[in-house]
Amino acid sequence: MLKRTGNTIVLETPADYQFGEALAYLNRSESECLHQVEDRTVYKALEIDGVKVLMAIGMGEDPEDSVTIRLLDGDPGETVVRKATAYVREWLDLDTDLGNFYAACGADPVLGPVIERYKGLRLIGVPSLFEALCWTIAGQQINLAFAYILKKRLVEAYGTRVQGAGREWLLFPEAGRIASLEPENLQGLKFTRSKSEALIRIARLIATKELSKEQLLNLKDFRAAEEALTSIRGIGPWTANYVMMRCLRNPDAFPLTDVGLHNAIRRKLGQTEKPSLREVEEMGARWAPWRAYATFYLWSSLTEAVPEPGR
DNA sequence: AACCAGGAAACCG
DNA sequence: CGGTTTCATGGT
Repeated sequence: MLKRTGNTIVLETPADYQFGEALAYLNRSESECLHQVEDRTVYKALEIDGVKVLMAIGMGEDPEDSVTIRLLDGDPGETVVRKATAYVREWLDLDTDLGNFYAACGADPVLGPVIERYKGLRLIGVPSLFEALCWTIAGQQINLAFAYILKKRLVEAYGTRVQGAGREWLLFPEAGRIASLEPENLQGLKFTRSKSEALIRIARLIATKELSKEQLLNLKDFRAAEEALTSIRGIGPWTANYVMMRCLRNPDAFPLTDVGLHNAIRRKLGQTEKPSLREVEEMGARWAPWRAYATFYLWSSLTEAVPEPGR
């Protein structure tokens, strides 16, 4: 059932949903090139079945707690609209009820205050497997600011520019485009050699359909998906769990060694030292089977000002 | 100007 | 196996 009036589609949202928290997450980097946030609206372009879809995603008026998609460039046809709507629902995580997460973790000494602050936030995803893998590999072992710059260089060099509705939009490169490159091409963008080789290797696997999101989701469980991912050279446990969080949508995926996670925990505990892996594992056990949401909420808390040490 | 950043592979005992 | 080193570049 698509609730559509003219060029506007109304998306129903789960209980406790806060679009503002999604906006804050989506707007955290100036270097983000695959969407823009302006005036509490997200601008995003997709290409679906060869048709460009230009969208302005904002808060609804009827009902007020809904999310709306405005199609900015004519009518792309019903099938495409349906797929675009499904993409946005998945991207913004509009079909997840977090009641059990809040009930199970709301009193947790580390996570409780974070849930209190960010209640209504959903896990912003990366629906495309290729894009998710590229973003995650790009971000291995470097700060987020540089990761965004690498992504932007990749998109500007090999993605697609779209003009429409008075602005320029960028589409993430097709796997087939990256599959035809040599590592030197990506090293020129300042990807390391191993990252460059991994991206091209993965692009080729995806272009030949030896690797797909559907295939990973059809495995017997997420453990099998993790093994399938880590069997690819260049993908370790951190990358596999990150992709399971943000693309395969395993609510319990857990990037145990993630530095951002460790820093968020350290800050919430008011400590100067990061927690040991054992401590992180023990906390994770308390958050299961919601460790992906726990991680995402803790990441969000990293944008808060750091309290002054001492005093 | 060290030290670190939302790691992975190779290496080594 | 489990710990250690290497890779590689930019931010703070």
